[in-house]
Order: sequence, then structure tokens, then C-alpha cells
Amino acid sequence: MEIPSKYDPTAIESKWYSYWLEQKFFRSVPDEREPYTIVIPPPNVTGVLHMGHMLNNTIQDVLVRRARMQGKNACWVPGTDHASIATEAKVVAKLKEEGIEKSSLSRDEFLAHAWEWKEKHGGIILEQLKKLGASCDWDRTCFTMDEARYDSVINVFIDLYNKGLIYRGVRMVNWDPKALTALSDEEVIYKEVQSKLYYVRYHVEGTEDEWVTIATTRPETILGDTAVCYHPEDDRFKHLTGKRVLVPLLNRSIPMISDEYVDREFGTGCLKITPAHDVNDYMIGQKYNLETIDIFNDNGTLSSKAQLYVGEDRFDVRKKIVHELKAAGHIVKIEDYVNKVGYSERTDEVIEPKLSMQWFLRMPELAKPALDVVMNDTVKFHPDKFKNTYRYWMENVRDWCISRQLWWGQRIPAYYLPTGQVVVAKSADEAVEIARKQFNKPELQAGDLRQDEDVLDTWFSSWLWPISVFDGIRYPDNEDIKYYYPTNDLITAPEILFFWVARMIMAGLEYPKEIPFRHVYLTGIVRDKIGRKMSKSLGNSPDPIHLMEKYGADGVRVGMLLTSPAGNDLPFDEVLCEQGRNFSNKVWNALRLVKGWKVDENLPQPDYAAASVKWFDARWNETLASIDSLYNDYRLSEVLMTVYKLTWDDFCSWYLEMIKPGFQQPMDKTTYDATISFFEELMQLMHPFMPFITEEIWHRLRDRQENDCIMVSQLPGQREYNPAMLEKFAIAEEVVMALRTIRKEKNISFKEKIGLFIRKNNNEQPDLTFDSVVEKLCNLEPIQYVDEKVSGALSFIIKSTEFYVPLGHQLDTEAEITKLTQELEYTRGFLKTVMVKLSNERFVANAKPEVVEIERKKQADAESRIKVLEEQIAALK
RNA sequence: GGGAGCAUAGCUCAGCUGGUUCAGAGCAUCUGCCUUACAAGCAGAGGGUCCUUGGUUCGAAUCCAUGUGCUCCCA
Repeated sequence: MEIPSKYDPTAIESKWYSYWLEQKFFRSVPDEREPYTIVIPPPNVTGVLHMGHMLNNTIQDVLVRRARMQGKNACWVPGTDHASIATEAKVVAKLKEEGIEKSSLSRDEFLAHAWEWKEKHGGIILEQLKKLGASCDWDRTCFTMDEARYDSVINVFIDLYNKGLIYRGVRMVNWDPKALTALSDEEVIYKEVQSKLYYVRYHVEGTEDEWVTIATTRPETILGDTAVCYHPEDDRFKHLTGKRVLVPLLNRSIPMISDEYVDREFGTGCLKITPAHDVNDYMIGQKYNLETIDIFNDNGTLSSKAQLYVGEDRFDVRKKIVHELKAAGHIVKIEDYVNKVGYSERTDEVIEPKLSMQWFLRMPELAKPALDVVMNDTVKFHPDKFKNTYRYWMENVRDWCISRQLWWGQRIPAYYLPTGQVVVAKSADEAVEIARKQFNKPELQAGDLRQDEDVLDTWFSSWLWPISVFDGIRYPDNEDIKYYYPTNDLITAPEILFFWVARMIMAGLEYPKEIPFRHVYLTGIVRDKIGRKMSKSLGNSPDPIHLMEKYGADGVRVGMLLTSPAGNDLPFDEVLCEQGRNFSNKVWNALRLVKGWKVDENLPQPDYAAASVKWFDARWNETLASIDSLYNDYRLSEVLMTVYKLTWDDFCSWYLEMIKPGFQQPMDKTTYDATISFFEELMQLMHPFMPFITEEIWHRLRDRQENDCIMVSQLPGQREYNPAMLEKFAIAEEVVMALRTIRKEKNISFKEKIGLFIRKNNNEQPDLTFDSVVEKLCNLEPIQYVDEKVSGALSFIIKSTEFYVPLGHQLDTEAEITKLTQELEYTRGFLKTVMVKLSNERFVANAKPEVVEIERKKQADAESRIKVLEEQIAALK
């Protein structure tokens, strides 16, 4: 079988993915094994794969594949969320293109369009994940709006309402005038903008020419002013106590009030109060019982309550009113000013604080236990520095506004009586039943009730995700939820720690009464080379699909993980994928080498091969232990680097070179079999990171049964090994490197055999374990041990053993002496630092005995080395 | 304005509760090599005031304080 010298991933990757699917290897059903569960953070149905998904899902796949190979029943549940605002916006835009206005459609008609859109575009991202190699149980694919999930959300709403945790109230909400919906605080992005600070003067009522000047960035809201406020201890305004001022242009009389909230340093120290359009003003309004005048319509135009500019847009009005105020002599001055303005995450529209009737979920009761389980590490964060942020948020939590003025989502199961009273129930029929009893109105008919028009926040679906994907809300005792819940690991971004992770923990503790996951791995943000967050709007994100076509999914996976410790941002660079691809190719060529060997069953195993096999076995087992501990700490990039070095350095650069037979020579069976096994085991370690190439090599290493695949194979455990082999080989490595340097310096071709004489000192006995290996790797005549110095030879010293390489031509004595003298000086300097420590009484008295012992050992080693060096120099002179 | 975190090689990062001449890895760079698996490779080499200044200690990249710079979160 001819193997090409360049690895080409394309055909191989799609071949194995379909094969795994055919074999149902990703499928998980409860059985007697220990479960290992991950639920995918559901991407938006509107989304396409971006680099953040690549990182996040690569990590999940690594963990799931490893768990599967550890014999656990691994289940990775995929799915998408319905993304209320984003999807509705897309559908509205699409309809508009077709000349259809949303307002011309009924709710059901609109939803039919939305579902159609979802069916057509909603699966893209999941299909893309397949290219990455994601080993999700696709039979379990969920959607936050499919029947089971929809129902669960409704049930939970009703339950929380009945528990008194959900209430309806007027609140200042973040209003998106474009999407025409309220947003949660987390959906608002504050941006610094260059704006102006307008100083406007108000006439004091009943005075001839007395004025009060306030500063505002929003002059158009003057029309909604219902008070002017100053600090109670501000002498500049004290005399105005009890007075009233007139709102410019309207001449409405409003009171002067005083409150400590006012910052005396800011502006003029005098503040206009517009309770309907500013959160802080709203609170002051409540405190002083001020009138609230809502001057805006839902779409951001001025309402009739404003009296002026009715029907005009708020930003147009700002310009006009400034002009008019100026004309009327009310503008004192205008300053440039930088302030932060809230924008809608979805529509990028400037948020308007607005009073409206919304549904809220009370948070304190739910937050308390959810905080505790994180602080006491029942749910562990990786890295744990995020506990701080989490605590801060949970201790300052505010009630969650869960209603959205949209159609795409779970419609709030609240029904209003003609009188305005409300009933919460699963259906209109149930609502009627309840209403008849509750309000003693037996004559009520279903037709008399009107269901709330609004839907629930998308996060109100996602927070149930780890439960609802197993249908554990509706059927808390079903086999799936009992088996898979709590899940093991959640992989997500710190950005959504609060509005998703925290709320899932709350839901878990409220419903199954158990945490939803044990570990939360927080990934960093994928940034471009110059540190900007990758985003569609900046256009600085590479297309993941193209990347995978160029470097192979394996290559990209390696590229993503090589430099991405948990919680740290990942400055992405295509060079990393190139490194991944190069690694694939390296492994591929190792396969070519090994598969090219002919085996001669009658050949005995040579010494060098026997030693090599023992060494690699030791090296393998040693590494395995460190890999396990790195996995336990979720240090995945370090696991990968360890596997990378074990493969490239130890296996390819050392081991394969050590056992490689001469050109066109056969190999003995013992060594060959051991090598195939090592190779297999390496592929198993590598598989979670590079699923495709490892599967291909697995099948090329041996003839396999139909379902004997690496992805369902079991990771080998640690075996007994001889750690002494590692130390001995470390010396052999040094010898080999020293000999290579000599060849290079003296320009001796590798083909030319050279000799090596070894002189042990301090009565040490020669250890021959790796001599044959060194002879082979360095093309040596048989190594000879001597008791005397060898004259006229190049030399080097390792520990206190002397090595001599006799050369045919004249030795450069001067150069040798210089080299040895430098080394001598270095060693003396070293000895000096050791002696300083040892002669310090306080060191000897205070340091731990083992530390002192180490210093003594250093002293002895240095002294004997100095002796050897001095002798050698003397001999050369 | 409040809180948190970070600062180690050109880049990205390791360095656990102080103790080998403790300063390390990968990539990049440089120098040799087309050596019969691999130039997407092989063999080597160079490169750092561990941000500043103090302090604790026999001993500090590591602990404490100050300053500087950067990042994130909240307002």
C-alpha cells in the first residue's frame, strides 16, 4: 500500500465522520456505565460558525472523546436556541424584502414564517460543527422552542408564579425603540460617545429675573421634567427651598426639591428630574411623589404628552429644541462632553429608559443558594478567579425582567379578564376555570379572556437547558434525567457567566434540586493578532470552514488549543493552525516509516532495540501520569503540548531513530510489535485533539474489525516501568548531543565512523545499557572503557566521567585548553555560590535538611568535576 | 468613580505552599544540512534588569508595600 508523503486530510476527515455516524458511535443511552455528560451551549439559530464556537466546541469534543475512551458513557447533547430578538429581527427583515410588513400579519401567520425560516436556516451551525468532528449525540438534538422545551418553560413560569416569585410591575426598563421591546441589563452595551452638555436656565416662578441653571445631555427630555433638584447642603441653592420653577418653552410650574443624590461637582450642581426617562430620576420621583410624564412613544417619537414636537423622532427633537431654547434665551452654554450611552446588543439602537409594565422574576431567593454552591466549590470554576466576579453579581442581583414585546418565543401564559385582573394558567380553558373560582365569576367564558401578547426572554428557556434537554422539567423521574443529570462539565465564555451560568445553577437548585454541572470551564475570547475581539462587524474573523479546508479540522483544532489556557484570551493566528497541520504531517510520516519496515520473524532483537523499547515504555508511562493530572486541572493546552512533545521529540526524533534498521534491512518481530503498540497508544492519547488522523492511522497500523475504531477504544492505563531507564537515557542523550557537536565542529561526515573512549572516575562502574544505542545513533566504533587519559583526542565531560574521541588529524591543544579552562571557571564559580550558602550558619540552621543535603551533593559533584578538569588541563600542557 | 485581575525571551504562555547556575516551553529568528519517513523536515545556536522602588528572609520571578502600565467587570 503506497502512502503519500504529504498528509491530505480532506477525504479522510469526511470518510471517518460518516463512518462514526453510521456506526452510531456518538449515540448514548443510559446503561450501567458511569455517565459523562456535556450539554452544548446552544448557539443561536441565526448564527453561523465563528472562531468562538470553534474554540468552545473543540474543548467540549476533547473532553467528551477522552471520557468515552475512559470507558464512560459519554453523552454530548447538541441543540440551538431560538434567539427571540435576533431571529425575529431577521424574519421581519426578510419579510420586508418580500414586501410584507409584520404589522399586516396575524401572530400565527408571522410565526409560520418564522418557523419556515428556522427550518431552512436553523441547522447551519450544527452542520458546520460536524466538519469540526464534534461527537454529539445528534439523535438528541434539541431546540429551545420544540415541544418539550416550550412546555417546560411554560410549566416553570406557572410554577414560579404560583410560588409568588414572578410578578408584574411597572419598572424602568431598557427599551429598544427599534425592536420595540424591553431588554435585560445584560443586553445593553454601553459605549463612550462624544456628546454635548447643555446648560439650560429655568425661570424661578414669581421672580422678576431669577434663574436656575441645570446641565443635561438630553435637552429633549425637558418636556418631561417634573422637578429640579439640588443638594440639601448646597448654599448656592438653599434660598430656593420651597420655590417653583417654570419648564422652558412649556412654562409648566414644577417644584424645587433637594436630595443628597445630587453631585454638587457635576455641571451646575442643579439637576432636572425626569422620572419617566431616567432610572435615577425615577427613584427620586418615587421618593418625592413626583408626577411622571412619559413623553415618548414606543418607537422613540414624541407623544402627545410632550405637547411639543409630537410625532417627531427623539434625535431630531434634540436638535430642534436646542435651537428653540437658544432663541428663547434659555441656553447658557454648551460644552463638549464624553458620556456613556446604552445601545441594544441586537439592534444597535440607543436604549431609551422607559417605564412599562413587565413581568419580573424575583432573584434574591434564587440567587442565595446559587451563590453558595459556587463559593463552596460544589460547582467548580476553572479558572477559579471568576468566583469573585460571580459573587459580586450574585450579591447585587436585581430582579430579572423576563418579558419581551415579541412574538417569536414562549408566549406568556397569563390571561387578562375584561376587568384587568390576571390569571396564569397552561391554557385559556384552564385560565377560565381558575378565574371563575378565584374571582367568583361563574359566567366567564374563554372568549372573555385575553392572553398576554408578550413572550419570555430567551434566557428564560436557556436557563433550563441542562434539565430540559433530558425533559426533566416535565418528567422529573425519567430515566435520562436520572442518569445524565447533573452534567459534568460546562464549557462557556465568561461574558455569559451571569445571565446564563448563574441562572442555570438557580434553575438546577430550584427544580431537580441539584446543581446542573460540576465544573465550569471558562474559555477566553478569540481575538485577532492585534488584540481586537473577532466579530462579524469588524470582519477580522477568518472563516472556520475555509481554515478547516486549508489545514484540516485536526490542524485547526490543534491550532485553537495550543495557546489557550482556561480563562485567557486566545490571540488567534493562522500560524497556529499551520503548526497543527505540520504536526499531522509529522505523525503521518512516522506511519510511512514504520509501515515501510519488513519484519523477519527469525531475527533476534538487538541490544539497542531492547534498551530503546524499555526506555520509551518508561517515558510513556511517566508522561501518562502528568497528562492525567493536567486533565484534572483542565489545563488542556498543556496536555496537548505534552502529547505533542512526546510524539515529536521522544517518539519520532529519538525512539524511531534508535530502533530504525539499516537501509533495506528487516526488523525483528519483538521490536516491531512493541513499536506498533507504542504508536497505537500515542494515537489514543492524541485522539481527543486530532480525531481524524488518529483514526486513519489506527486503521493503517493493523487490520481491524468493522467497529474496532480508535474513537471507541479504551485508553491504556499506566503500567509498571523502570524509572532508572529515564535517568540513564538522559546521560546517553547528552553523550549523543556532544558527539553530534564534535562532528559538526570538526566537519566530520556522519558516514565516517569515529571512536569513543570512556574513563569513569570515583570508582564508578560503567553502565552499558545505552552504549549500543549511542554507537548506533552516532555511527561509532565499539565503545571502549579505559583507565588512563587518552592523549591527542577531543574530550568532553559529563558529570565526572571523561569521554575521548580520537581524531586522525592534529589536535588543537590551545583550543581544548581554552574550552576546558572556561568550564573549570564556571564550575568553580558554581562551587563558590554553593559554599557561600553552606558556610552560612543561619542557612544550615534554618533551611530544611533536604535542601542542605542537596547543597552538599552539589558541592561534592562540583569538587570532583573540578578535579577531573584540572587533571585534563594539566595533561594537555 | 468602585471592584477584580495581569505584568517573565520578538510572540503566546509555564514556573504549585519561597531553596539546584532558576530562569523554562512552543512558535518565531539565526547557522549548517535535499542524511534512503517527513524541507509542512533534520542537526545545532543565540535571545530575558522575571515592570519600578523599597521591605520581610540565611535565601525572592515566587511573599508584603508603593509606584507605573495594561485588561476586564460594575456604576
